[in-house]
Amino acid sequence: MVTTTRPSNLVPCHVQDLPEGCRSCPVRDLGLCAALDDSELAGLQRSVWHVTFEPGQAILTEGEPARHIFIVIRGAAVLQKSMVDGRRQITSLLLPGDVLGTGCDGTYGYSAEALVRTELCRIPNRTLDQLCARYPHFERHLRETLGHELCEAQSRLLWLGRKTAAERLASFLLMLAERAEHRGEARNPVRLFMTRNDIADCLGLTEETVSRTFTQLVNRNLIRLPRRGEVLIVSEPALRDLAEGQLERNAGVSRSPV
Amino acid sequence: MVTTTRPSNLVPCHVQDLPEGCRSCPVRDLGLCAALDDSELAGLQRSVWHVTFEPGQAILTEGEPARHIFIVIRGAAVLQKSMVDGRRQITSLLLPGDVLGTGCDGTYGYSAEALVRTELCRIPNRTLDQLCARYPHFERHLRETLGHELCEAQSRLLWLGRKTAAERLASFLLMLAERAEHRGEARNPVRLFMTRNDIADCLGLTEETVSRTFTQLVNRNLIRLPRRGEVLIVSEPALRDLAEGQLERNAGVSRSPV
DNA sequence: CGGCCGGTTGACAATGGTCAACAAGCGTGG
DNA sequence: CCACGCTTGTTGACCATTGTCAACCGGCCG
Repeated sequence: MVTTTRPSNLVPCHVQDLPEGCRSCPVRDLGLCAALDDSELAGLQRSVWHVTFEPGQAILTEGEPARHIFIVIRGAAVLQKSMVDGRRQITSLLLPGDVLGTGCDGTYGYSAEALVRTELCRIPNRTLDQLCARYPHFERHLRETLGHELCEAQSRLLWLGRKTAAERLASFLLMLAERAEHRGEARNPVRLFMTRNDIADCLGLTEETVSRTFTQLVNRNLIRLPRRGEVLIVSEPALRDLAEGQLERNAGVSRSPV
Repeated sequence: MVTTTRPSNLVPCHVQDLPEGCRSCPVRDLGLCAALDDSELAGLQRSVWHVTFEPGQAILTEGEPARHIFIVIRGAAVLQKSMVDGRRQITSLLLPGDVLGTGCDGTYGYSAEALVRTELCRIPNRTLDQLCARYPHFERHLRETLGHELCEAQSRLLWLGRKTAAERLASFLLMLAERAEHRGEARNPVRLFMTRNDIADCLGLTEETVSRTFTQLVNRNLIRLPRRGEVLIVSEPALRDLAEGQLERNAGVSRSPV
């Protein structure tokens, strides 16, 4: 059950001023900032920085004082909780447009780590408070975002508490497909962003079980694995049936029922 | 794995006007309302109702349009997600002062059910928005509450994804103790509020495993079960060690190590 | 070419699930 | 007051899913 933690990449994070205004930001219309118009964003620009993290680097650490929130601009990261003996649970996958850093009693309630080279927008909490006070629609949007995350976390509690390995993996793949579409990307060949080990830590399994379950889904002709880090969904309805527990548990390779 | 759902109690919910002002409310200083002073509360009073639910009754249902948020005043309730085949995961235990009903895209993202006779304060979302717009400190408090819940949900993801049955139960009991203290009640004889079946649906186990794990903790002299629905923690540090995975897994009844 | 990393597969073990019997409270009704 | 039945909780025997340990494969990079 103990999982080896990726060796922390020691490249220092690269901080740079915004090259152009927020208007040209790749996630301008995706996450929180979609709630603000260009003139409202203009004020934000002054107090915001872009930061870049290399794969494996910690973006923030559980227990640290929470001074900023971050918005993912490019790349991919995870939120995670760990135990002293190294057991790890990934609680969330962060992709462009997603927010992290919402605290808990003044400190971060989880750690965050970059999966690939990741660029984020760093917003001081003070600025966030000002935005909320000044623009009620922004505050509502933020509140809805938090509500959405809470709801997602609860779905994942159902995955971990009540679903089988195959159901969890199916749910995971469908989530990736839906999120890709939401970001305006192709829905079907799903990019994984993670190693088998990371997926295991996300689904509460071991990498061996994840690997076996992948081949099981391939044998049941629900998915294909065209290249490393990519999954082709053969039948999304069937995969959804599996994810929701509608398929008999032990349905192996399709076989004529004699 | 299928768990029988409690038969829905059909007693209609009882709606009544607030007998006295919010000032005499039992959770006046506990949850969200602690962020408002008496004069600010005065405006709230007009649009707020108290509602009571009987054990087993649904307070709100996943997918319903989200029109109100609720604050628990008396009693106990749970948030839960379910699958079509009846598998159920309790995602949160709600006690006096706790908030429920924070939506997700305009609908509730989970169901909520009363465990015992439960009285709640029902606040229309419109009123909530007005409060947030008018009182930035209230809005911040709400945001912190949501952040706290998110953080709690993530801890529970770690429970379900990476902890053994005994570690989960220990974590659960410690959470109950801490929350009792936070509400100003006795920390140690912990009240469970739930049946074994509910605890199982909370911890991603079966009621048999919960029962066995209880007796295992009793045999290891970590807890005692003085009466139904109550747990006496014998050694909180030892229980915490167990919860965090610091105790060797198979430590049975204490035995001199020869 | 060789080593390393990520992934796959096999054999076996163990944690927790399933099914079943039974015990202990508790409220109801004779 | 006791008997009965219902619900909740406990325990046992057995089983299945998943974890553990180990070997091995293939691609990539130095």
